[in-house]
This record gives sequence, C-alpha cells and structure tokens, in this order.
Amino acid sequence: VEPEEEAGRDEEEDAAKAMDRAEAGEAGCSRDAPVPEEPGGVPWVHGQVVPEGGSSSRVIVHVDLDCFYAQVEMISNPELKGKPLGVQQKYLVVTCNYEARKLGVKKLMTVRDAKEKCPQLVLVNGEDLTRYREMSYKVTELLEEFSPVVERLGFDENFVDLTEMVEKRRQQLQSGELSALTVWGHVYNDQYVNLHDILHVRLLIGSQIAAEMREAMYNQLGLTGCAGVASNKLLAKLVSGVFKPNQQTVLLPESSQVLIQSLNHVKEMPGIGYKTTKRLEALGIRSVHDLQTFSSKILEKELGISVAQRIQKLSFGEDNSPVTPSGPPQSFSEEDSFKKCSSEVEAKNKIEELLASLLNRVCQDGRKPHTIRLIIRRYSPENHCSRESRQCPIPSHVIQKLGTGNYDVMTPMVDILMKLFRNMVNVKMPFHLTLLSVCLCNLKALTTAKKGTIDYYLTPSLSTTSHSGKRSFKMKDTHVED
DNA sequence: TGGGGTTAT
DNA sequence: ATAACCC
Repeated sequence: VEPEEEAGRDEEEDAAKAMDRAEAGEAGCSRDAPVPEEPGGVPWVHGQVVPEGGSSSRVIVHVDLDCFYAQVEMISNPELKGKPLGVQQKYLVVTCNYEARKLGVKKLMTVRDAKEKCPQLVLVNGEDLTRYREMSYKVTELLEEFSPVVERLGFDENFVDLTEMVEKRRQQLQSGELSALTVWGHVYNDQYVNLHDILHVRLLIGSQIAAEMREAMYNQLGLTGCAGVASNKLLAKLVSGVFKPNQQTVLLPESSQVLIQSLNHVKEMPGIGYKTTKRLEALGIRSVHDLQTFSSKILEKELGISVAQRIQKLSFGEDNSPVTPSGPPQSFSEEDSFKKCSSEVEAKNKIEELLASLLNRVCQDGRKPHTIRLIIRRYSPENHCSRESRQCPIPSHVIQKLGTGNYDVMTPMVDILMKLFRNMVNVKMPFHLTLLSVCLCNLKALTTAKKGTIDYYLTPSLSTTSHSGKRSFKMKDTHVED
C-alpha cells in the first residue's frame, strides 16, 4: 500500500480532530459490560442488531475510488498525469483530479467557471461512460475475490461485508500474533486500541483486509482510493472520507458518536436526500442532534413511519441495512441531454443513437431485456429534474433476435420507442424536450427452463399463469400494438 | 447541472 | 409510472 503520508491532505478538513474528545466515551474501554437493550428486547451494539448472545457485530468496509473518471482518463492517456485535469459532460466539469482541485476547481462546476479559476485546466470529454463502467466492474470483481458480498454504489464506491473473513482470520491467529496485531491506516479520532476488546480486534483485521484490497486495486488496476472500516454501512461510508485521497480509516465503536456529530447538517447524512432535507428544515431540524432529539411520533406523522424510523436511526449512527450483493446490473440505459429537441424526426434520430449503443451493451451482457422504457424531460424554466416515462414489454420475437447479429432488431424497437414517444408527447402540438433516455430492463437469463423445475414455474412465459389469461403480474405497461 | 444507477410506493 | 435515494 502506498504510504499514507505521501498522499497529502489537500483541502479536506480534519473535522474529527477538532471534535470534543470527551464525547468519544472511554477510549479502550472493555466491552465485557452487558449490551444495552432496546425497549423491544433486541440488543444493539452501536447500530448493529445482535441476534443472539451479542457475538455478531459486523465488519464492513466502504471502498471509494479517488476522482474515478479522472483516474481512468489518466490511465488511458498518461500524458495527462501531473496536469490539472477535468472531465467534462456538456458544459459541466463533473469531476477533476487533485492537481485541478488544488487550483480551485470543484466537482460540478461549469466549464466557464472552471476555466476562469484555472486557465491551464485540461478538459477531456466524459459523456461516454463505457470505459468508466468497464473499470468500475473490474474493481467490483476484484473486491468480490476477497468476499462475494459486494454492493456497488454508483461507479466508484463499493461496500464489502468482511464479517466472515475477519472471523476466520481471527480464529487462525496464533498466540502471540494477537499482541502483534496493528492497525492499517488511520484510527478515527486517534482512539486507543484495546487488543483485549474483541470488537477492536475484528475491526483491526478489517483494516488489514482493507489495506490488502487497496493494494490489489493499485497493483492490478492502477487505481487509488480510500477505505473506511466500521460496524455498519453508514459508519463505514462516513469514516472512509475522513482522510483523502488514497488513505484509509477505521472507526472503533466508542468514537461513532463523534463521527456522526462531526456532520454539520442532516443533509450530509447518506440516506437523507434533497426532499427529506427540505421537509426536515421545515420542522426546524438542521443538525444531527436536532434529528436525534426530535419527537419520533411527530416525525412519523410528517415523513411516514418508514422514512422517519430509518433516518432517526441513522442520526444515531445506527444502520442495520445489509450489504446486498449487486450482481449484474438490473438495467441498461443511455441518455442524452440537450438545449432543445422540438421535432419528431430529431427525437427519432437521437433515440436511434441511444438504442444502438444499448443493443451493443445488452448483447455483450448475454441476458435479454424483456421491458423497454423511454424517458423524456420537458423544458420548463423552474421545475427542473422532473421526468416522464412510458414502458412496455418487448415482443418475444424481438427478444429472441437480440443475441443474433443477423436480424434487424433496431427497426422494430425504434418503432416501439416512437409509439411510446407519441404516447407521451403530442406531436401535433409544439414541444420542447431537453433530455431523451432509453432504458432496457427486466433482464432475464436465457435459462433453458425445463418443465417441472423451479425455473419453469418462475418464468412467466412458460408457467400456467400466462396461459390462463388471468395473470397475477401487475401489468402497468403501456399497450403498444405491434 | 450529467449520465448514469437502485429501491419503494 | 413516479418519486425518492445514491454516485
């Protein structure tokens, strides 16, 4: 692993060190004390539900690549290394390397602002995500070699549940090796490590595995990134960003309150997005402490019981959501945004482009999409962001032709898409679109479902439910005559 | 704001 | 089909 000190700290504030250490609880305290119980009788250890005996706290790592698109570009073209580099999509610099950040370029800055701040900025176009997507999956696959339970978050982040791997290594430890156990990377809040504390030992082993993961990413793929090790996804994600770039941090349980209190606003809590932040602000909730102490009953009335209970737990650093293996993608989509599209012919041309790329991707994947969707964004001065969509099943004879390069699959699919288009857009009236997107989803493996097998009865096209005419599946798809 | 993704309702 | 969340 690259020396931590080499990376440089840049503009990232070390909020943690500025925090009041007193709130950390007793560093190095023993965990022999009884686990506190919730009213329901379920024991909790810092956000982790413990089924029986209190022996199953998880070890989770969050791996976060440094300025991922810029790294991929610098690997593609090494001459870019050392120069301030921005990745451009339309008129935005969506990400940039650390050279550029030092010169004042920020993520999602407009090209104009970025060039103004940094005239030497080198820009590369990043609208085609192909190489980023490919590298992204290489990272996930590398991590899956350590443990198969890997959850992707975007193209540049992964969670891995290390619990089992850590426990195996811990049991393999010979006497004497335990006392030689050391942490890899930073310990959040400079907390003391207690090797008599089994939770500390597990997390240290987690930090060792995290270091091995980053080492493998660098040696095999040439990529650097950060890692955070903690007892749940929320805390792992928050702690991974404490030392950037190319560094790692482990959070010991006694410092979890310091970590979440280091957030300046509830909007910084992963899981609390734009809308929820606005609704929380309307209730006078701004800080994590505000959310912790707000009436649960009122919060449930305002946000619904599901969101309320989930985010209030998050505010205490509690997150029992599992690391869900992502596996292959659930959908493939391609989109293009533009200033104006106001004719059907124009739309058709753009749709054809999007579809052509998608068919290549879906062909490489091997699975077959059974649903197609068209998404548009209409121009409106204020209300941005809102999109409309129409979807329908892909006719089975089209699906069958998908893998075979022989037949023209474009024509029938473009026909379907244009029907969906006219279903959304009254082409006899003037219109102004700013985005078109095509999505292929409902992917199914081409399993040879044999009669009498589970697959047979789970395959709608084969099982009796589809013959009976009374389908038990919700059919919200737009009907399109073929 | 871009070009993607996911799950819940 | 939309709305929320994530990057």
